[in-house]
Amino acid sequence: MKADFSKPYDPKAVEPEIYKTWLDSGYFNPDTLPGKREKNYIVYMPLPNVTGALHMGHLLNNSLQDILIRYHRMRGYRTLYLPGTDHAGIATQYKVEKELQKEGTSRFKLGREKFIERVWQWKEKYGGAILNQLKQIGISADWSRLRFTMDETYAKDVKAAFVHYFEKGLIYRGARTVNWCPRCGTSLSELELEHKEEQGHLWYVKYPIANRESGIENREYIMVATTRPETMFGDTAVAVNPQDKRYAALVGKSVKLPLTDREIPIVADLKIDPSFGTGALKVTPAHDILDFEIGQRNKLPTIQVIDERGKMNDKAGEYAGMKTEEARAAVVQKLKDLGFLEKEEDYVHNVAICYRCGHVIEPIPSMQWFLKMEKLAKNSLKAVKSGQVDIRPENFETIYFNWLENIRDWTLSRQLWWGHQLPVYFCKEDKDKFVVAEEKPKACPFCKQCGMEQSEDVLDTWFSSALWPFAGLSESDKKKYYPGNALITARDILNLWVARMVFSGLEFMGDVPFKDVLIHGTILTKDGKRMSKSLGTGIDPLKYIDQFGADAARFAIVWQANGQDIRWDEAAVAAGRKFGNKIWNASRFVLEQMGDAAPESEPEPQTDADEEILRKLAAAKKSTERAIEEFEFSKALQGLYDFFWHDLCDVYLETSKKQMADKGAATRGVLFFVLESSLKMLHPFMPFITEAVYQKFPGRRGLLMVAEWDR
RNA sequence: GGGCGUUUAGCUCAGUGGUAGAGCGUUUCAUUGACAUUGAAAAGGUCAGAGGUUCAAUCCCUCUAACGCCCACCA
Repeated sequence: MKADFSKPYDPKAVEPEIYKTWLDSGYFNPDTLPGKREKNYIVYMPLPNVTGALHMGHLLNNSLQDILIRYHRMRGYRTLYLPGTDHAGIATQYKVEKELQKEGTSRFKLGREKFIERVWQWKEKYGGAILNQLKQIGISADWSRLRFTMDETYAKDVKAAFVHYFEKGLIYRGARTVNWCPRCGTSLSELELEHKEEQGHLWYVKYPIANRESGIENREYIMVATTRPETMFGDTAVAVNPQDKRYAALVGKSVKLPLTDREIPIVADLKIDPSFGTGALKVTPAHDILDFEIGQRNKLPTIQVIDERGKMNDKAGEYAGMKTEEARAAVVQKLKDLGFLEKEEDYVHNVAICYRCGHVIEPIPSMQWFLKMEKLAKNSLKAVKSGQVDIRPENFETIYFNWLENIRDWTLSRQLWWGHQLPVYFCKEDKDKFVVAEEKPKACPFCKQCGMEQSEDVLDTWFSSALWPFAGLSESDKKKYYPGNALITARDILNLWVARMVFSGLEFMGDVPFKDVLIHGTILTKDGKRMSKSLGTGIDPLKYIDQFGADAARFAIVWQANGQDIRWDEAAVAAGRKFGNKIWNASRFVLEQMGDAAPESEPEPQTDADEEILRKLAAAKKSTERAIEEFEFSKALQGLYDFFWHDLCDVYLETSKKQMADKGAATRGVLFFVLESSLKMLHPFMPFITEAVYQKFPGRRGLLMVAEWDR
């Protein structure tokens, strides 16, 4: 490392070399750290998706984690910062599909095997790029332990987890109405939907009361309002709010479904809004998510009338084979002709569309795999309520509790190609028969002759990420490096990810995966808009690293990260660079006073100025320690900035020039001590420049990254 | 619709029951030996609005307004 003191600090020239020195030292690896270290300090990196490049959120997240790791490493802990990347199921598949689209082909033309090859190529390319970017930020993760969520060993743990849950009776298979994209041929999670306003109609349709006894309100029909009359062939009830007096007498009665011979019941359900439409809802469990839930609660049958391609099936009688839009028009006409249609209103409503292709979503029933959440959710709840896991800021606990207290069973299966295929093997002769096992059975236990066929479904990405704190570790590491200490993440995945890691850890390792969960802010643009690539508001942090250096970028993001959302202010990066320059020059001044040998003894203050700077140093150290341990990183950095720039440079350095003549030795002793201590404290925040300066200290010494915090 | 959060100097944000703070920006002055990516100093705020509690409120309570986020989404 030959940073040249005669020139201004040049991060571009110095950073790669320093990073290499760190890597070569082996100190990122907890097993090869110097000294006797008894206590662990472990951070499991939130897995970046291999979908593309890093964003400002990664810079923030990893800077904070690296501060914790570097701080604890210097304090004598056996530190592990475990890095990894996530295959990110649908997100990555979508990216690759986009790429194929540009090439004029598609995954269907390629076939599953070829397509997955393509995704692996993508993963190599972008996953690799992400890792390089993380290195440029300067994070001290143990790259020898790098994992990808589809690595073989990881996959083994994923399969084992699935089998474990199944054998425990927590996984079941069942039909459920899911959001289905007829064009993509897959179900979509709620996160994968977008909503679009559409000009539609609201039709008021009369459903005649069956077996009408005289006296019941003297009503001949109950009127429902619907935007989708074509689904009426799948109606299995009419639902009203139990508190709705208009219909109280009708609950329990039946209606005769128009255009069919079927009779369906009138049921009561709290989810019905009495003020909307007529206050009566036709319930079509097969083709509406809310209706499906009403159906579950009221034990209604499910009748599917629309198929996977978005066409009416034979349950729709004369409309079979029509597209839903055609059938809708035809059904309306028929209802009108037969006098069932009361009126038609124009109506603007939101329809769900596929976030990938924009096609309108068609809810249809499909066979999915579920994980029973009741017990597992309770474990995650208890872990936080009992204080085994601390979430901060504290108000995020409410979000966590609300989600877990209202949990539904987790739909584990996805109809995607990129991901962990379910360890479920079907009999080719009887497709209802299956085996759940980590390995494919040699022979089919049912028909005794077929070779069995693995389920084509893959697992929800979060199923594998939920196992990260231990599936990311080798068998021997599982004993050594679990559980972790702090988990730092953004609030949007508190439930999707954190809550699931907590119960997974308890389930498979018998302990929570970490003690503290720190939720940091989201990075917004200066106008308060969310930073996002798709909105074109995202900024690549490498822009700043290239221009001002990693330390300046880290400084800027940490400076602004005080807990709430951050309206990103570029000016802070320039401030970071200026501070780096200040450190550089102050260090040069101090070291120029030293000559070839550094003072070895404790500083011996002789003047008021000496006393004062040592007192302020001690105070700064104390408050830095407290702030880091309380996860108040911004406060810690600002305190150090203030101390270094003003107390040390503006005041003491100037004073030292005056007292150098007659109290040279003592002054040098104080200067050196204060500088060395300051560099240590600044190192977790601005690792490169502090290390670069430290390497210029006279005499042989090791790396600042493993220097003892207290000396 | 439900929940949460924010509103303090031109900008981005800290902060405290008792004369308001930082960074950046602005103005003035200084300057050849650590640093002009500098130093010294200054200007700039009825701490969103209204009401309440209190000897005292930017800080506690209520309401209002604007903005942001999350969840549920309306047949």
